[in-house]
This record gives sequence, C-alpha cells and structure tokens, in this order.
Amino acid sequence: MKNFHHVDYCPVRDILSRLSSKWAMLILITLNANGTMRFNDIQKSIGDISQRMLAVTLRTLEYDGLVGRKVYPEVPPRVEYNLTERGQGLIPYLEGLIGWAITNMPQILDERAKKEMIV
Amino acid sequence: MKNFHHVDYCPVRDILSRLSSKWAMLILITLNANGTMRFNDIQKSIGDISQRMLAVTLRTLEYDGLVGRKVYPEVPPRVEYNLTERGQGLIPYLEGLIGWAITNMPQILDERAKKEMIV
DNA sequence: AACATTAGTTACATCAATGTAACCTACTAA
DNA sequence: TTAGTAGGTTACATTGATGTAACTAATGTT
Repeated sequence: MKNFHHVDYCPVRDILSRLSSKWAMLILITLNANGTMRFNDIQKSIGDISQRMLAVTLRTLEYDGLVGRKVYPEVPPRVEYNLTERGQGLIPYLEGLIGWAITNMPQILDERAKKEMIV
Repeated sequence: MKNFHHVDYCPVRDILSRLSSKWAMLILITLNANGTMRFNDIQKSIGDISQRMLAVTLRTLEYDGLVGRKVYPEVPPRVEYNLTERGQGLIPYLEGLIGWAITNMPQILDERAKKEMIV
C-alpha cells in the first residue's frame, strides 16, 4: 500500500493548510485578474472580507512569497499588492480547480437538494 | 475592476470549503493511489487521522459524490471506499497543486527559516 | 479645530473544525 | 463467557479560524 506522506512533515499538507484558509485562494485569484491592487481595492473586489482578515491573509501570502507588497511613503498611505512570480506559478492549478468546480457544481447541488428532501 | 464572485453564492467557494478541510484532499489522493480501500486501510495509510475525522470526512466526500461507499453485510463489517468518476476527475487538478507544492516548498521553507532568525 | 483619508492594528467574542475517549453492534473463536 | 473484530457513533473538550468594533498615524482639507 502506497503511502504518500511523512507523518512528520509534508510539504503538500503545509501548502494546503495555507491555501485552504477561507480567503487565500480568493485573494490570489483576484490579484491575478486585476494585476497590481491597493488594499482597499482588494477589499472592495472581494466584497465581504473584513479588514482584519484581508490584512492577516495578505501577510501569510507575502510571508511565503506568493504576493509582493510595496509601500509608498505618502499620506494617506498607499500600499500596492501584486502576485509574485511564484504566486503566478500557482494560478494555473488554482484555475484548474476552479474550472472543475464550475463544471461540476450544478450537478452536485442538484444531488444535494434531492438528499435534503429526504432528510 | 473585475469581480469573480457573487457574494451570495459561489460554486468555487463552496467546493473549496469542502476540499480545504484538513483531510479531504489527503483522502482523495490516498484513494486514487490505492484504488478501492477499506476504512481501516485508509486510516492506516494516512497514519494520523482519527477514526472520527475519517468517518466525518468520508461522509462529506460521499455526499458530494466524490467517493463511493459499498457495504458488505458481513460480520465483522466490511466497507469499501473508492473514488467515483467525479472524484477521479478532480485528481489531476489536485496533483497539479501537489506538484507545485513539492517543487516550491524547499525554497519557501528556506525563506521562512531566514525570516524566523530575524524574529 | 474638526474631519476625511488609507492601511492597517488591537482586544475581544464567537463559531467552526478537529481531537479524545468511551461506547456500540453482531457475530466468531477460544 | 469472555475477548476480538471492523466500522463506525456519541458526548465532550480543545484548538484554530474568523468576525466585530474601536483605535491609530500623519497629513491635507474645510
């Protein structure tokens, strides 16, 4: 029986735990779609993310080098975010997942609805 | 500014919220690697998943038609799990993500380590 | 002097996900 | 009759993720 992980440390689990936060993928996709964006732009684009969670999530993405952050020393402050090369490299795989979701969700929802009726 | 989601309902968020549980992708990958497996096989293969979380996660995967469940009316019970066609369709995209993780994690870890030193 | 601006931070509350341990069934073997 | 088996479930505790609201800095505008 093949076993695809070390219980100790697994890079896949590691990266998935980052991406699987509620907002991470959404932010990456948004930045990819729009290019460079300011903090408030991202927040408006996503619509229902709190200031706090946007800040928190951007920090972890920046920490892992997926997102770049550029501060302009102005008042009021201006901060621009963009995908790094590494972040861009991740996009095709996220889009693969998204494409699959869009293709398959209608039927999944359909089936879910039928199951709810029984319950 | 492009906006890729409805705040109300978004199939991508929906499916991601399922996949981004701690164990879901791992179970899918494990089933893909091994074919049909029994409950205890999956648990042993993953190694550190609790009985409860394996049961819970398998239920949601089954609910969305990604995993099939076949019960043999024997004692002690025998239950076999396998990927459905839909589940198999998801695998290439998961593997894309995994491949990216394996490729990129070494450098990410390297950078993290350097940042820790400063903190 | 008071107000608006942008990009946050902080303390705190709450909700969701996960973990632990005990229990269950129905049958077989010792 | 007691123990073992496979595949769970249940109640409960704990951890982790997310949300809310108030606050901040430094400057320009009214």
